[in-house]
Amino acid sequence: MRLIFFGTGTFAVPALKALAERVVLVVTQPDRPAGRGMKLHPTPVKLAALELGLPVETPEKSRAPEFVDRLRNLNADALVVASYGQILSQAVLDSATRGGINLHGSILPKYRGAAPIQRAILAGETETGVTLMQMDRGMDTGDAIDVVRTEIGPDETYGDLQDRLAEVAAQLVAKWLPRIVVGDYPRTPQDPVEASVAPKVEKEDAELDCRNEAPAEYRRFRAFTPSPGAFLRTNRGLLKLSNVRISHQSGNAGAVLDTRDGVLVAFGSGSLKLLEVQPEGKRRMSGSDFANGARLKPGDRLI
RNA sequence: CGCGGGGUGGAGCAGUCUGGUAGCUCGUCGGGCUCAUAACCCGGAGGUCACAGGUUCAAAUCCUGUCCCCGCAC
Repeated sequence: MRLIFFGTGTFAVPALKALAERVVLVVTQPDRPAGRGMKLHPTPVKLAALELGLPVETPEKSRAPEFVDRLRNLNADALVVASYGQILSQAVLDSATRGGINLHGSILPKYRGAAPIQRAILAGETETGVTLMQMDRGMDTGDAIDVVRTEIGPDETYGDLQDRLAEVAAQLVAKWLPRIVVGDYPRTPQDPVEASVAPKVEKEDAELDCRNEAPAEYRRFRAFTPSPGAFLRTNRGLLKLSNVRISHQSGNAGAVLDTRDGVLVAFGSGSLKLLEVQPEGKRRMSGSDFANGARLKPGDRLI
């Protein structure tokens, strides 16, 4: 079995590790300047590939003809694709005998697109899953091969859930590949009527609004933790939220209700207890440390 | 050299502009009050003010360099 692995994000890493022995080439996005100082940063998949001692290529455009030739010459049985971040052209898909096999973090056809896990949490879904599918030219529109469903915990964050789904995905693809390479596997077309799209996450999606109801904003917190990072605009500056719990106590939106074991902030209905926060320019700290330094008392306004 | 904030008892901060007594909240230790308490009162311990050099009668504070932490943008 000869596989070419296309992936970029952490969601793809467990699958890569599970298949490593069969992978003849890892394709990931080029290193990009990022972070403070704009230094070049390799993708999580590239780091994992180097650790596994696998050859890595980082084409700017995977559809470039010379790269497609290179893929063809590898005579792969299949391309395994997970959170790669580039559209694969038909020519790329056709470069392997069984084409592209994709792992997607939702129960397709729901939440097609860039951010299925985050959008499912934000929408308050209680169930999600991983779909293994045969790629076609559309965005996550190919035939489903298999689906594994799982519950979303009431307090589960995007980070938690992604880690879990990534493991599920790794097992799922490892289980099916032997049948896929010999062409013996089911293909169920998606029902386009049920389809929905999960757009890419923007930074402003992660801003909590204390005028909204606490349960909705708690979902927002979970959907965007740890990345890009939920935050509140407070009268002490931007406050990144690392750990938050929901509470039924209520009061005027934006007011501090309690500071004993975290900062309890009133929302439109209910409240959120900020257990761990990170003020702009500061290190991450407990809610009570923040209250101490910011001299917050019950009754004060935070927003 | 992308922009910016910061390093002060164990924790989070003020004090730095306008050099001259080490401050606040929390924790900790001891005592007191209370039926009781994450409550309240009293008292104590604990800091070479990141590091190095310089200016000065005098530096947390002004100047120079170094190390470390973080936010934004990407």
